[in-house]
Amino acid sequence: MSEETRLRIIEACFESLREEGFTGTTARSIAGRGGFNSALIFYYFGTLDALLLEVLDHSSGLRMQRYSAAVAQADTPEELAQVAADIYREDLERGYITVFSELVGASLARPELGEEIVRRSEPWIDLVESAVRKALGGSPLAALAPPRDLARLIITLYLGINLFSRMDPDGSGMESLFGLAARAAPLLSALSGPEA
Amino acid sequence: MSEETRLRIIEACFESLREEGFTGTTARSIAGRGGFNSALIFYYFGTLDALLLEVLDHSSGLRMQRYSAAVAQADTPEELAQVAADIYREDLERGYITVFSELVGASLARPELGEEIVRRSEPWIDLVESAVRKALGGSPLAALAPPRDLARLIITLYLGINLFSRMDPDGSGMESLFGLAARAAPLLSALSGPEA
Amino acid sequence: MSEETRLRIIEACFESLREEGFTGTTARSIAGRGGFNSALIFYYFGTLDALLLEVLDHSSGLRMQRYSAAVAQADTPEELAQVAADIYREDLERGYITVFSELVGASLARPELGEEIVRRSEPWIDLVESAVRKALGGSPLAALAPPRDLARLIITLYLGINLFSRMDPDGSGMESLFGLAARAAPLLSALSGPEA
Amino acid sequence: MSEETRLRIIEACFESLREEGFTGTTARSIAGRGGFNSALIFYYFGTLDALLLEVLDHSSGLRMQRYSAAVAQADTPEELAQVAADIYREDLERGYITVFSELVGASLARPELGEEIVRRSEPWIDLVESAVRKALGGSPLAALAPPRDLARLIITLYLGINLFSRMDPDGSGMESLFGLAARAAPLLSALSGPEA
DNA sequence: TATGAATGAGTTTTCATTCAT
DNA sequence: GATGAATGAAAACTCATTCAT
Repeated sequence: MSEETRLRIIEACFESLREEGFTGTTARSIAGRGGFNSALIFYYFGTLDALLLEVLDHSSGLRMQRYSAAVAQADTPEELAQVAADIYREDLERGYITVFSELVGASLARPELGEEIVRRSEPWIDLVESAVRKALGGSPLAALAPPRDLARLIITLYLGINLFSRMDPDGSGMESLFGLAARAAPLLSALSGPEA
Repeated sequence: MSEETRLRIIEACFESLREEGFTGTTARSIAGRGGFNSALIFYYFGTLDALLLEVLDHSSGLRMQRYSAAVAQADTPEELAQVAADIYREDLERGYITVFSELVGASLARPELGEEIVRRSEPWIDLVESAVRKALGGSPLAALAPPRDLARLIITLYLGINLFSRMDPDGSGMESLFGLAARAAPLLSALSGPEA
Repeated sequence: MSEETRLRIIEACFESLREEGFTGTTARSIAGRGGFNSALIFYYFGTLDALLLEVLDHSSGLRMQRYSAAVAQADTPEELAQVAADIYREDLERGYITVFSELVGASLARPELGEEIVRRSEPWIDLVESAVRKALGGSPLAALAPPRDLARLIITLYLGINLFSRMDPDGSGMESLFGLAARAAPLLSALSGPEA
Repeated sequence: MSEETRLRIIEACFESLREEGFTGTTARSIAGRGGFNSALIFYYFGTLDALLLEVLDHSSGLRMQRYSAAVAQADTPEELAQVAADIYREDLERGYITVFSELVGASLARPELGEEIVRRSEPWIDLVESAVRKALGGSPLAALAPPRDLARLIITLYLGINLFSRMDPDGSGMESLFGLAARAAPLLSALSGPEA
């Protein structure tokens, strides 16, 4: 099994998920995109579901690294908001959000897949929670909105954004969302008190 | 064409979308649920896609009425937050959210469907915008966060919630989100000044 | 579901089993033989395995009737041997033996199928046993060779004949087997004593 | 071409035939069992069919030696019956019967294979015929039942036993067949006259 | 000598859709 | 108005076989 081919298949599948959605992602669509025989998918991954999970792991791994580093470097709420907006935008553009939420969306149709996807989503909630905790610092907001809950809110938004973006083809709506976040951050900062 | 039969088909399709998702919603699954022959679907609606849009129109119409009335009656941000939470919960329970976002999610795979769905979503953004406008009143927040943008944010959350709920099978995460909203409302209220 | 089409499919499957064996019996081979679309098989029977069992039931039913009547009418061992030879020959010619033993043979490859086939074979052992009992009457042979065991011997032969016949394309070997049986019967008759 | 590897492949194929039947015997199943790459099969034997014939030749050769020697040593019908029963049991246990009749059974589906199998079966009929001739000696039975015919009968039984054993999972039926043979032998012996 | 990679043709099965009645 | 029968196209997956190394 050449690692190169593995990657080629994973990438072709990613592209198919991004551009044709879960329902449109068939062995044939993947193979067509990657320029290989569709039997190759089964030779490498056994099942389409298995490939789908590998795609998730692959992109999750890449993004998790990026996120963790960025979160570690950002210190003030403003910086965090900026970092979040940057990565959101990048993820949306490259299709990570689409692919992730296509897979989450697929869990209704394929319960076995769903279970695995849930398991793979846990670390993301953890990561966001720690970022939130950092952003809130000693702010009184932390009492009002427990970081774990805010983390859920943010993940929900992240998932919603993909769907929303389809209802907003020119992206202008999206930009206004980021603008909103940018303007909200200093407010948080102020609430967190002088030393934050 | 009996209107009664039309409705029977629409309702069977709604149930199928809710319980089996977009991928699991086939002519056969719909017919099975409704206890009629699957050819009936094509006799009444021509294509499956057309039926899906009718389902959307039907439930959209019902919910729009409910929302509009509720929004009209609520005056303070607290009341609006309460109303929003109530309807969210009701929609989630009855599956309106699921069905709506299954259809939005499917639009990637079926572009023709997608276009129609976008068109049908516009009035929702309008409705939410007017609710937001009402909630913010003369509050300084309105300057910070234009109501149209907040409306988009809320729609995004609405869409995200369906996906999120699949990653949160016992619903505990959902409840914490509503709690968060309930605690945030009075804050808004306060910010809006004494007269709001 | 038209009964006529059901039969057409069953018969096409029977022919395919007879002429191409279990391994050669695919949805396509059946449909080709019957002149219908292969999806029709699944429309009527759901699975190929289910069709296979229907084929077995169908031909088993037909043959069981024929056998039972013939056994009931035959009284002496000579007559029974004659009846057995006649039916054997007919079964072999029409392919009943082939189809039955193809299906029995398939049970290694498809255990679930195998179980059902075993269940459907029981009545045959019973029928043969009762014929043997009748043939032996009070003969001392009955003590030497319990009827149930002889029944098994005969079923084994029945199953073996199909395989053997493939190693004996011109059928001359088969005829010699029947001749042997014909000559053995009077011997049995004599052993059974004057009154049998 | 190392003879050792040839044997390894042949044995892996034999095992696969025995345990998974003809249909379950694929290049992959053979390679998996033998712990080698499936391309090796084609490197050594060209086609899967060719390997199957080699398997037949190999096990036929081994068994033929064993049978010939055993038949040569046995003198009375009782001894021959004992020898036959012993070898039957051994063959059944080790799977020779299964493999042989799986291959014979497959000949319907693959005519080219079938022809070769027939050719390879001839010597078996000869061997059994000579054993029968020896057992009958000058007995009057020999006139009634020509040894060549009895040989065919016995081969038919041998082939049938494999199928029958699938309908008799606990093997109790098989044992009763052997018991029957054991009790029949002395009878033959008696019929053959005092000097046999 | 041996193998990992790759594939075309084939398998069972599902599905939206049509059509005669 | 309603349906049972039928089908072509496509789904996931398997398999014998080839080929470069």
